Amino acid sequence: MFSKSCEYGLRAVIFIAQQSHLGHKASLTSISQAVDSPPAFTAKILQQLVKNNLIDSSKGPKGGFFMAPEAMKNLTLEAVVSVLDGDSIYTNCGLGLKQCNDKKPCPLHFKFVAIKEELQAMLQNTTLIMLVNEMNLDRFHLKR
Amino acid sequence: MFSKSCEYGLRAVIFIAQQSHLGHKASLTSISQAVDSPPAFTAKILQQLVKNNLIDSSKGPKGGFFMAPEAMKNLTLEAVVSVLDGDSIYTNCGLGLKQCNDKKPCPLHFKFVAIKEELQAMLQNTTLIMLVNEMNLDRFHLKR
DNA sequence: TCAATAAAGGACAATTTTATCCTATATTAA
DNA sequence: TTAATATAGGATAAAATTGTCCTTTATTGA
Repeated sequence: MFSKSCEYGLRAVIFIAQQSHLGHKASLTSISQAVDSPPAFTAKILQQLVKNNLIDSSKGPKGGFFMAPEAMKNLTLEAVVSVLDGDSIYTNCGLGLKQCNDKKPCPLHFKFVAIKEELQAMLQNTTLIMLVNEMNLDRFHLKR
Repeated sequence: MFSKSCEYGLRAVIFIAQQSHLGHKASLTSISQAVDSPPAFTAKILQQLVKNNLIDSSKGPKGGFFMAPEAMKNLTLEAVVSVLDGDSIYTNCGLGLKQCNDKKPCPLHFKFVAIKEELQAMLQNTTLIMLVNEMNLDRFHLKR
């Protein structure tokens, strides 16, 4: 469904949000341990998110990745997916055709559209702060 | 969403069903032209489908791939996806965790379950004969 | 029976995705 | 100001997926 990069990115962002909510910055090391992802690879992914202003970072001792409280309210999963995987999940044809749309559809086009719209809506309607609040119920995990 | 193999396989199967409905066998050449897929690669995919008895084939001149009318009524897209991609689309965690289930869920588990079940239901409820009949309205295409 | 046609399948090649390594640069605290 | 810590980013490497090539085997029709 998502690329590995996107999976790691989503897990990392959720962890960073958790930590930011507690007033902590998250170092690369702590992130890749918490979400069980390869550190160097995770670094690249986080760099992309920083460059696109989805999250913040600071260098040096006591540095790390973090999010401002406001950012957490506004940042959706959809934004993360969009940066890391583009919008191909929503727009690409389920059968892999390059030209597939309402005018010139593949046989499954309309069936897929419904499902993809639901996925997109779910990602758009889920903000990081929502997840952080739900996670306080802590039945949830991000690792393995 | 699906692997390339699965995309080609689905397109090929739909074309074979169309042709079988018209009483024709579909040669590898005709299939890969009709659905715009690499012939040798498509051959491998079709071999898998034959081996799993989703479609039939015959060798020699006038040979090719085909489906019995009954098979067409029973064969679902889900069966094709299952052979080519396994059930990972339905069962895998959206965040890539190996252990993610109702008991020990990732933060997005329940949101994803709903969407994946819908996808699975759609594939299970769509038989090849249904597609062939709809395709007679011929606004639909399988190529490019 | 022979030639042509077509699928079966093993070996291998290219491409894309995933992942690592290493150096540079910035920042903090002592 | 220096040592330690941490992100940034280029160059490579490994693994998985996608795709090709070539030989074998089966079947049909003349």
